[in-house]
Amino acid sequence: MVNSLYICIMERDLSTEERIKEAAKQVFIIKGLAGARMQEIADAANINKAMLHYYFRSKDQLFKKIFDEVIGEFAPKILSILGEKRPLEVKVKDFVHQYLDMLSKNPFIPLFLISELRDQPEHVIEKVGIKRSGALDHLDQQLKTEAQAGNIRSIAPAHFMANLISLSIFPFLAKPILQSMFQMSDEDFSSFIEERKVLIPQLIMSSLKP
Amino acid sequence: MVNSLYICIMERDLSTEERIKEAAKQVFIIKGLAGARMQEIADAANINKAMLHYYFRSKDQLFKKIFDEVIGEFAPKILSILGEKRPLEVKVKDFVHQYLDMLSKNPFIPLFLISELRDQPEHVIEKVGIKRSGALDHLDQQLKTEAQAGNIRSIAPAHFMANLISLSIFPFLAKPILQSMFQMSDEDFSSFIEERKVLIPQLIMSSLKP
DNA sequence: AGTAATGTTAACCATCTGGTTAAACTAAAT
DNA sequence: ATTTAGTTTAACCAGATGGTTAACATTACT
Repeated sequence: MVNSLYICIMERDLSTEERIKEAAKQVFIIKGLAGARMQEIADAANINKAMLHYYFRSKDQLFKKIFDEVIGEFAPKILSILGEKRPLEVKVKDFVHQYLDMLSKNPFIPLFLISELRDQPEHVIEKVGIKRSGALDHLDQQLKTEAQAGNIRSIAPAHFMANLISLSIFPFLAKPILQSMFQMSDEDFSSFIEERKVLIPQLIMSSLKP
Repeated sequence: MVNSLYICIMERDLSTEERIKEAAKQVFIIKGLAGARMQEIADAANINKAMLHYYFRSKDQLFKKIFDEVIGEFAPKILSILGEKRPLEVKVKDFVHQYLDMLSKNPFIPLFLISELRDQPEHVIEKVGIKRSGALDHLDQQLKTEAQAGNIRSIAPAHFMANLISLSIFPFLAKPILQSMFQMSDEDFSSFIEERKVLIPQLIMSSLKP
């Protein structure tokens, strides 16, 4: 049976390989590697199941391709903004703003990445590890010099990053819990995220005041 | 084949039902519902696979039992501390301290809960929703009166909670990424968490300064 | 002791699932 | 038109998986 959730997006003008990748991305992101079924992906792509194996030898290889693609367009965006040579406060605001926007459009990505982190940590480490090198050097330097100049309190880059990312990503992971805890509708949650675009930079910057 | 990871914990003096639950908890927490195999749970509990179905009719029912138990001993701990009638700063410190301790001992719990949130949101909503009612009333009141008294900046309880929980939980979810990003060993990560016990309350409280 | 209820085991089953195969279709190249 | 390479399909397969059954063992009850 064709799953009506997916086919709507499966435009016919895409190449078969592209259709498979789009379908696989949707299914994997929502169900995870273990939970996804090849048949479901085939249905979503509106093709025969054998085609999956024709284009991507195995489920694992298909998943790896999707995973790499997703992480490949996700991780760099995190780091590029913070690596730029602009004032700290501007970068923080920009980061939070862009990041929350992206997450609003792709709310399942964080869980997807983190879930598979559980089973394939080496794989992710390898992927993210490469991207990191150098990208944060300027931030490290910036935090150090600003602290030495007495403009901000001294903070380890790891904590700075952990705070920023935690505050931005986690609400999306815990969305259902937050919604139930504070009786938010989906619209309420959107407003909640909008508020956080202002709130998180305030929080981060105020904590850096010397 | 018996999985050597699990059996060490399966003491013989536990009742069969308890052994199953302990084993299932371990396997489910690490592999998730879809990734866990009944045979693996049986091996970990050192019993016949049929016993699983004798004590808990199906995989889903077994999972539900485990899930409810885990969430049942996890969620209340979050809320009880913050619901107490003590000064805000004391509660925040206490919460972060106890929470990070618990997470250090059970680092897989957050991913477990959040992963299955994806497939069974209603179930969690129901579970958490009940616990919530009333538990946070005092905190709501406290945030409001303190703000009116001019002691703290005004903040919505949802944001306050989101900040606190995000900062505490997320680093455990992203542990492998953080470790790779900042080249932390496991010991480094433990120190990192220890530092956060001080850092998070500072961060939260400094952001509340009027 | 005898019997009923409960606990345990091994063998079995239906279905699902990832993956394969060989034949058929298509379209470009000769 | 024939060949050739790439693409698509339907049927099939072996192993895994959740779940069942019926016989056997143990404990509790009378």
